[in-house]
Amino acid sequence: MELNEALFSLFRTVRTNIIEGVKQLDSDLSPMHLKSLKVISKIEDCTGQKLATFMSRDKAQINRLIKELVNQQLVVKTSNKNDGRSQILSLTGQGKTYLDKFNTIEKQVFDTMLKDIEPQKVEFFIQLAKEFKSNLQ
Amino acid sequence: MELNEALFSLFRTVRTNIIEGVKQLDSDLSPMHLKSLKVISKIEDCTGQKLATFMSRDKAQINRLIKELVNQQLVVKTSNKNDGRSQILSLTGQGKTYLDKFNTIEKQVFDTMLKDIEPQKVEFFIQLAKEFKSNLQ
DNA sequence: TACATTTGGTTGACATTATCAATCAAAATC
DNA sequence: GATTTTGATTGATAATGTCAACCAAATGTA
Repeated sequence: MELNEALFSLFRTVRTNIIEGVKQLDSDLSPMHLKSLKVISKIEDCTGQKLATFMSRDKAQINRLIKELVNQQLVVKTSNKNDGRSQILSLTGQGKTYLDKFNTIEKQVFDTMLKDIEPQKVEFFIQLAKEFKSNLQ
Repeated sequence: MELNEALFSLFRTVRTNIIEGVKQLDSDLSPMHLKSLKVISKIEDCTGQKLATFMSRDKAQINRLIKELVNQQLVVKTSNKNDGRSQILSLTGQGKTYLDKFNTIEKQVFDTMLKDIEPQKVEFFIQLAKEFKSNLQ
């Protein structure tokens, strides 16, 4: 098997497994919505722009995701002291609840994936993936 | 960095690079169309069903891709002696031309990615990716 | 300070990718 | 021969991604 095939099919399998888990949540949230919750929680003083940059997505798309999350009261916007154009995004209690559920799902998938595989191999894989990536950009 | 991050961001980078290359083709074909050409050329006596299974995609989606490829005269259908319901897909000369271009693009991306990385490391990566995958399904 | 440029956000329009359900005919099973 | 399964097709719709235009705030510069 070649590298491209191996990479594509692994990614697809992981993705399918996560989507499968997300469906069980029964939450009206798409994978991208959940992913956004995750990134918002991770980034210090997250704004729409930061979110778009971090996720390497178009700001229009991100904007609509945020709008929906705010609609569902999973995220709130608060004014940004440092910049009058943007607003700080943060999770509500309910948002955190969903994020926890999502993290659990993701963790389960990766735990399953790493079953009986030595940690140093995983570490090696991560390092190599980083090298690959840095060669590309 | 965690495995999930490493994997997701590597995949995204690879994908973006390939899409970037595909744009240069200026071909009216989406990445999925080109990917389909590739799989059709690889699979012995490829049918719509085989294509859908191999690519792990919904048959409706695949059907529409095929229709478009046939429209653009990159793929032809010939009747299947072994099964009157389905038809064998194969590339036309023009289809092969596009496939060659696509393969070149994909190869360039992976060559760039593997620059200065020892082959046995790559082999290890592939093996590990396979192990990961087989743990999941 | 005044003006031009850049940046962050918002919206419209649209393309691409993905999913589900229904239908039909041929094949396979019983 | 009747029933079930399989392969293809279509309609409808959701999810994801892209591009261009626009506005207002911020920034850079004359």
